[in-house]
Amino acid sequence: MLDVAKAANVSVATVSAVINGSAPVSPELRSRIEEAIQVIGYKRNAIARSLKLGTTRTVGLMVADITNPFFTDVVAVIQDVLHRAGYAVMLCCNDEDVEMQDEQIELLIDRSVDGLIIAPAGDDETLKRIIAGANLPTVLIDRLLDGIDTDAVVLDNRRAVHDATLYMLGLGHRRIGYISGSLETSTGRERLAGYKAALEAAKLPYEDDLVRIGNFREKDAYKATMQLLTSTERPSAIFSANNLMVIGVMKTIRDIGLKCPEDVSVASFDDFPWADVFQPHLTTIAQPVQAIGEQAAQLILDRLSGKSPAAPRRLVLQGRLMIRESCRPVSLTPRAIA
Amino acid sequence: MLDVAKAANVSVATVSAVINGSAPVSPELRSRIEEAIQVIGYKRNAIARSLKLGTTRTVGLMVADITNPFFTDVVAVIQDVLHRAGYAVMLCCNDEDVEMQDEQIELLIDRSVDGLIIAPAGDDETLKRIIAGANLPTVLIDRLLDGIDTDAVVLDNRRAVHDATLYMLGLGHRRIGYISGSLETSTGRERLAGYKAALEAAKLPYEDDLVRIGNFREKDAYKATMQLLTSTERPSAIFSANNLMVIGVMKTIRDIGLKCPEDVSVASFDDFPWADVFQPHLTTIAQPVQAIGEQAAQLILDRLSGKSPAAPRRLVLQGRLMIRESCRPVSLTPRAIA
DNA sequence: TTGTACGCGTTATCAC
DNA sequence: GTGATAACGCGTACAA
Repeated sequence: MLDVAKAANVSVATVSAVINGSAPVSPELRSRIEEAIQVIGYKRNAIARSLKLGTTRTVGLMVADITNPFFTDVVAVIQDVLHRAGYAVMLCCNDEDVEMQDEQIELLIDRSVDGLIIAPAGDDETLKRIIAGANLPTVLIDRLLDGIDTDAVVLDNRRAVHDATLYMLGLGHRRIGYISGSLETSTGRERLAGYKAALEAAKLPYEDDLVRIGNFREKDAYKATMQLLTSTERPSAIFSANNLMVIGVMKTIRDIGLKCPEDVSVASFDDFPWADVFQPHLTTIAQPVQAIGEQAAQLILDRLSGKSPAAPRRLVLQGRLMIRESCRPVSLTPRAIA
Repeated sequence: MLDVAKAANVSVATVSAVINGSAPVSPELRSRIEEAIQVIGYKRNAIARSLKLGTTRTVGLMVADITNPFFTDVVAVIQDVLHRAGYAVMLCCNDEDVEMQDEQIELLIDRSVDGLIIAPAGDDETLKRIIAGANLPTVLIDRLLDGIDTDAVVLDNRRAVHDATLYMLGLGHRRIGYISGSLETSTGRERLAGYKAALEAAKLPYEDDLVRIGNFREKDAYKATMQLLTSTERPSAIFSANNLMVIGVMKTIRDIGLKCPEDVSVASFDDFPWADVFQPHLTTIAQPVQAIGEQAAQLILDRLSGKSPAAPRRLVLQGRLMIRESCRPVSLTPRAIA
C-alpha cells in the first residue's frame, strides 16, 4: 500500500480511502490511485486488516462426520450462502470423536473465526466450556447441546420417528427393532423418544431387547442388527436412526440370508438420492437439507451483522416420511424362526 | 501478552520466549510467567502472529462438488491429516461452476492461505492465471490443468476405463453407450480416451452416436441416457464416467421401463459403500480415496515445510474394477428394439 | 480533501 | 538471561 501511495504520489490514507470508499476522494486522485493499484498489482492484506479490524470474515464449521451425505449436503449449502456473503468457511470434521472435536474447536477459535456453526459429536462438558468461553456467535445444527442456549436449527426428530414408527405399526408390525444413534447426542435421544412415544400410543410395551446402539456408524449398526436378527424372537421390522446405519442393517440382512422386505421390513432416518432407483426402494424420513443449511447460514449472518434479536432463535423443521417399498404388511412376512 | 508481562513483571520479549521456547529462560521467570498466563487466561493471537510471520498455517481446499461422495471422502482424509499437522483447512466448493471457482480461489488467496489443494471444475484460463500469479504451494487432485505444472495426485483414468470397457466387451457387448463427464476436465478427457482405446484394441469403430456428455451431474446424465436408450439402435450396455451420473442412468432405465442388467448392462466410475447391498449390485471402478487424500495432504505438507524437491511430483494411482452384477453377457440380453 | 502518526499483538534483533 | 524496540500492513483519529 505504501508502494501504491508512492507511485501515485499520495499518502496511504488516501489510498485506503479509495479502496474502502470510506472517505470522499477527488476524481483525479482516485483514478491515479486506481491506476497505480493496477500497475503494482496491489492486493490488500487481509491479515493486517483482520488485526486492525478484529474480524476475519471467516466462520468455523464443525460437523461430526462429513462423510455422512446429510452433513455433506448441509455443508455445501452453508458454504455457498456464506461465500456469497463474502465469508470464508473453515471446515473441521472429527469423525464423531469427542476429543478430536475439542481440539478442532480450539483450532477454529485460535484462528479467530467470527462465528461458529456446529453439529456436535457429543454432549461433552469440555466442548461446552470452550464454546461458552469463546463468546462467539454460534449456531448449532442438527444436534443440540444441553445447557447451551444459542441460535439453532434442528429437526423435529421426535415427531418424525414417531410418525415413521406409527406407519410400521399400522402395517401390523409388533416387534420393531430400533438401531439407535449415540445417546450422547440430542438426535440420538429424541429419535429414540419418538419410537417410544409411538409404542406407547399403540399401547405396546417398550422392550429393551429390541433397541440396540449403533452410534450412527455402519459398522456398529451391523453388529447391532446382527444381535437383533439372531435373537430368539426376531423382529419383523427394523428402524435405523440414520443413513449410514441403514447400510449396516442391510448388510446384516444380506449376510444372514434374509430378504428385505420379504423377511424383514426396514425404514430409516435420512433420505438418499438413489433411494428410489436401487432395490429395495428404501422407506425413509427425508430431511430438508437445503432449508437447514440456508437457515443456519442466515442465522449466523444475522448474528454477525448484529441484526439478530438478543434472545437465541431456535428453528425446528419437519421431516417427511417417504413411503417406498422396504416395509410391507406383517401378514406378508413369514413368522420369525425361533 | 502485554498484560501477562506486566502481571509477571517481565518484558513481552520474555513472555514470547516462554511461549515459543525460542530462547532460554530461567526457571523462576518461566514459572512466574506460566502462572500469569493461567490467571489472565491469555491466548496468543494467531492473526498478529500471522502478520509477523507471514504464515497462517491454513490451506485452502477447493473441490468442484463436495456433494460427490468421492470428493467428500477425499476432503475428509485431507482435513484429518492436515489437522494433525496443525493446519486448518478452508473449504470451497463451486458446484462445478467455473466462474464461482475463480471467485473462490481469489477468496482463498486473499485470506493468505499457505497452500492450495484443488480439484478444478474446468480448465479455465483465468483460474490458471490466478494460480500461477499466486505463486503458492499447490497440489492438484483428481483433475489436472493443462500447462500448470505442480504437485498432483491423480488416477490412471485412461487405464481404468480401458479395462472396464474391455470387461464389457469381453461379455460380448458391441454397442456400449458412454456417458461422459465434462471434456473441460482432464478426467473427462482421459476416461473417454480409455473407452476409445479399448474399442480400438477390440478393432471396433468409435461411434459418436454412442457417447453423450453428462457433465458429471445426475440430471445431465439422465437426459443423455434417455437419448441413448431411445435411439434407433439401443446400446446393450452403458458406462457412466462417474458416480453421480450413474444414478441418472439408472433412473432413465427405470423410467423407460427397462431393467438392469436384464435389458441393459451398466458399469460406472467410482464405487459406493452400498454397492453390494442394494440391487442391482453395481459393477464399478473403485478409487483409492484414502490414499489420494493422504498423498495430497502429504504433498502439500512437504512443500510447506520446504522438504520437497524443486521439481513437481506427480503421483498416479490405479483404480480397481469391482465386478458385481450389473453387467451380464450380451447373449442373455434381449435384442434392442428398433 | 489530504497527510501524519499511532496502534492492533506478535516476534526477531540487538543491546545489556 | 533479559529487556527495549522495530517491524509486519492496515485503518483511522486528528491535524493541516
